Amino acid sequence: MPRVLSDTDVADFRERLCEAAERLFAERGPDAVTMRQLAAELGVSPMTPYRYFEDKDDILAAVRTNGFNRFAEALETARESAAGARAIGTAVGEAYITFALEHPHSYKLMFDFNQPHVEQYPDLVAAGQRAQKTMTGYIEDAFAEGLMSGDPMQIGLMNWAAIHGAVILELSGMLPPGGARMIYRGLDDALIRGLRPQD
Amino acid sequence: MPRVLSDTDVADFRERLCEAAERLFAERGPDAVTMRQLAAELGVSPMTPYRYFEDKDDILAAVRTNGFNRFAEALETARESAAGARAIGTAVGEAYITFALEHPHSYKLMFDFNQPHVEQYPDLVAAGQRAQKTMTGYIEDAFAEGLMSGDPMQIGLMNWAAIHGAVILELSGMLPPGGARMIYRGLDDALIRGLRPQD
DNA sequence: CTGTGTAAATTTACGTGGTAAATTTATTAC
DNA sequence: GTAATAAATTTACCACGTAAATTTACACAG
Repeated sequence: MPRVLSDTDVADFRERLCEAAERLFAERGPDAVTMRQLAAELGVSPMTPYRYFEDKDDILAAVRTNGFNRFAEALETARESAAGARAIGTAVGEAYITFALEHPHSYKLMFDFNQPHVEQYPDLVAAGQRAQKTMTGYIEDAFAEGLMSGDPMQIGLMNWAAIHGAVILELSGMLPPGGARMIYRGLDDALIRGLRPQD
Repeated sequence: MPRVLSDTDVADFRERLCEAAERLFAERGPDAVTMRQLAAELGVSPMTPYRYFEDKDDILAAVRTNGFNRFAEALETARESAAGARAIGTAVGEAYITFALEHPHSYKLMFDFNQPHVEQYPDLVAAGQRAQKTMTGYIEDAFAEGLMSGDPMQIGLMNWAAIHGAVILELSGMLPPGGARMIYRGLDDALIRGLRPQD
């Protein structure tokens, strides 16, 4: 009987390969990274990764999944670190932009809307939904405190659109460095004012 | 002495190839389109396009440049068709969303922030700046009428980020059809209120 | 300890894509 | 008509993703 890979063996290899892929994808973009390079990075032969991943797309999906999960963690941490709807809103927004600008490559990969057949990677979909839920969920706190009026879902999406739009403008080079944060702060202020109940 | 291609010959070929590329890119995404297919589409041999374009990236850059220019034209037309800052704002915003939803593939290509080495295509950069200028310029009209207070440039970018974010939410399938327009109208209303001078 | 079966890993091989280099075609000035 | 030469085509090469064939090395039986 031959040696059989334990679950942790598999998990270890997958993790090491994801780390390498993340680094190389960030340096050169996913298309410019070859399976042969990835294998060489781990000191194995070119076909070995195929024991652990379906194909290259599967590796990309795993990297994006990790990105979404780390992103969601950063947002959740920010949300827990603050008290009061307004402070939470600020903290989450700042954490969002910080993550996006500190990990631009991950962020770009995660939100690359040209990535095809996302739906066939359930883990990726789940991680994306986790991030989305964290992003919109805290808005409900603001309603609980009577800070805003309207449809919470719609306002959550408005807020999300505003942050994402600001970040993407910066990442596609249409804003000076740091511009996204400035733009978002302006949007946030104006929205808070514009959405006050009494108007 | 041999036949020499006139400027219009070259321009014609480039234009026909861009048309084909745009169509095929939209159908299958740029990575899935090969140089050989593009050449076949024009009825020429695989290497002929290389007389007219540097390489495949150059073709993609040309397609994106065309997209930005048509986009800018659509916005400029909308701007000219309306009178009064508020009406212009509405017209441009609606035209923006209409363009993005009617040409989702162009829009995705144009704003695909994973596209590398943009800076080495001056025409592409110029077309992007033209779109940006149109997008932010009309905000100045609103200031001229005393509709808003603050930094026009910043507010123009805020508005752009809001529209872009809403569009992208819809294009990545996170909104029902028509959702972008709804989200943007909500954002626009709230911003107009939140940015009123007297506050 | 040794032989054996088998999962894992490697090596080999194939089809496709971008594009460089070599070759052919076609046009025009003489 | 013929020579010169830009344009177009053909041929060829290398890199890539990955399928298939082959080799390796470990767990167990005896």
